[in-house]
Amino acid sequence: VHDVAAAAGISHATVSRYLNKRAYVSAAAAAAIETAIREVDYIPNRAARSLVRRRTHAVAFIVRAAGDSFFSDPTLNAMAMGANTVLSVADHQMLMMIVDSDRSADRIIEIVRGGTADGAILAAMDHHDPVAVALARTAFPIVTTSDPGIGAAVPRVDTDNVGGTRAITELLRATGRTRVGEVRGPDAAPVSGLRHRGFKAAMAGEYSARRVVAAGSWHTEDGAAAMDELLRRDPRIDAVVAASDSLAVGAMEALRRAGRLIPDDVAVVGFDDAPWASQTSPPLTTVRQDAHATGARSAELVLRMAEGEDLSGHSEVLASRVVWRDSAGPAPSM
Amino acid sequence: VHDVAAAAGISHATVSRYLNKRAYVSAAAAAAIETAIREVDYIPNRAARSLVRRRTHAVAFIVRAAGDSFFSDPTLNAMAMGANTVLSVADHQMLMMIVDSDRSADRIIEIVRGGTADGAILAAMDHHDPVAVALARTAFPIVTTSDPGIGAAVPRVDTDNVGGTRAITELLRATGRTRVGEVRGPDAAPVSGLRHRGFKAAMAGEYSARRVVAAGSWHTEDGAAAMDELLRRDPRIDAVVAASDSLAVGAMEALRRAGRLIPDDVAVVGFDDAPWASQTSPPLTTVRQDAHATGARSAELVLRMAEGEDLSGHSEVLASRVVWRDSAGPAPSM
DNA sequence: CTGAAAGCGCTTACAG
DNA sequence: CTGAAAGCGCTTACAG
Repeated sequence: VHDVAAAAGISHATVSRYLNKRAYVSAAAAAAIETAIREVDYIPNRAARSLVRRRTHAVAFIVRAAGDSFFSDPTLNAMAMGANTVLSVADHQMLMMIVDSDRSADRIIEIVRGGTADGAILAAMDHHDPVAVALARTAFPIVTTSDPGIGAAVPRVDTDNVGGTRAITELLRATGRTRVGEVRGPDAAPVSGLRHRGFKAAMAGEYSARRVVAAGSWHTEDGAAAMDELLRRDPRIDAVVAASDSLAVGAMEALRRAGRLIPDDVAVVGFDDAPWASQTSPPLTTVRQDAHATGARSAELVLRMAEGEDLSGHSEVLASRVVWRDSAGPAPSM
Repeated sequence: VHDVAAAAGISHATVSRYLNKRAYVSAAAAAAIETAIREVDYIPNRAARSLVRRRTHAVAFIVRAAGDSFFSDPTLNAMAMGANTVLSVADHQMLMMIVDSDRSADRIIEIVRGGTADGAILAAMDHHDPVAVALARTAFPIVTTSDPGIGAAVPRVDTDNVGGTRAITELLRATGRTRVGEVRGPDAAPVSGLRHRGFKAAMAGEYSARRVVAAGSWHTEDGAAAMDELLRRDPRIDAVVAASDSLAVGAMEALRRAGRLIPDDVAVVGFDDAPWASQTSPPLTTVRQDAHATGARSAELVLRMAEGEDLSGHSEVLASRVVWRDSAGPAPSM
């Protein structure tokens, strides 16, 4: 295509120079080039350009899709938007890729490492996710959200999962609840472990592994199933900390079916502060995290790494805060 | 990097041949190459490859994000998953890109046309969306969902927006409702026009423009505002056809605030059959569309176009069907 | 300010 | 079966 632009009179080197630095090109040449470009409807070939420049101005946003729960996750949604905004302003294109199988995992690793993007944000990875592991082994710029357990060197940014769960659990205990259970998140999700750690820390000496049941997935039904099991193990349970709002809703359903009143008999709290969390009945007490900021911050970091900065070992945690609503009864006096 | 692989003893041409056709390479050479690849942790450069091959094995999935309502749209969600699955099986990588500004629109057009992908699926475009217009002007393989009004030549696949709305409106009339209003979708969305057309057809001689109000967006609040206006224009309205489930929920809220009983005083129906549509109170009567199939089918078509097939003018409509629930009162006898 | 030339990392006929 | 060579479409020192 360049030949054609050159058909406007000048050598293609000059055209290229015009397209890039815009310096050292005479006004006459510039004008001729502009007309020619319009005429030919010229679009530079990115493959050729990035082949020599070693820069694509794109960054991958990689998501592991557990079934089709992908978009329905408001946290992921906000993260993606946050990252996209930062990248867009920096004139980089965010390329979202969904890994939904081993095959797609291999493909994505190859694509990303093969120079399709200058860096990658790994969102919603499993614990020890193959994609994360493969990318972490190389010098390719990546930043993860949460902690997929692929070594401390990989830069990460996350909301305060441990602190948030710890805070909400402590508040729950401060309202006088004594038999507090946990509907833990699915094992594959890194945040499950982090939130559990917060729960355990808050329970301190009162912690009992018997009152902890992991859900099979983030789906409501699995939250209900976990709650059923919790009730079986301890019918006198008086509070439950769920690892997500969706799980909390499931727990509420199970409790209602079992004839328990919320919050009178059992207090329920979640995590995420999903858009609909204030609409459940009763409205859900939960932990609000700023996922948009997590995404934005991740983007800033990859961009810096793509610029050559060494961020290995970098880790930052964004504050989260408890939002108290009726599902946990009256707020404790603080 | 190729030099290094060649450092395994053979010319890089042979290595390339091994990597591709895998034919005409002696067993000895193959073995040596394999070890070398592992040793060097070789990943072929995609830019270089696609530069000569003119094929990227990637297809773009372009979405216009209205604010951050992006992921929350279950239809879009399902479409993306449907497309991703088909592409993944065909060993193509889906690259999702969000257009959130004029600047990003220009960037995406350039990226896509610049050979980053072999084709593009345009989902959730505005009417006359600049991205759609720019891409339609060229020979670049694209397929749109719904009808962004960029000419009949662009292949499109869609669920039956017209027929679905027409059917649900006719059923509503069959239950005896006579003063039927419409909460139309936002003007920018192509589906708004299509669904309106279905509504109008079903109303036939009874159609009254007075009983049609367009919502400012797909958000619940705008559905409520439109319903308020509808009530102002005709307090005796006895049914309302909303262009989406989210709008229908807003309408229900407005009606409740106005002291109307649903469905006794006013019947409400939506469109989409969102996952939560059966959970509203009363459960929502709506139109179910197979967005997953729409996405899958779109993917099949771009793939064929990328293969060289000419699909201009191609258009297909996937069936949608009415799901009757309590928000519209007892089902009509058919 | 502007050409000619080399090179980015690959693939692919073309001879051997 | 395998090398040498040309070329994909661009950018970038290097001379003029």
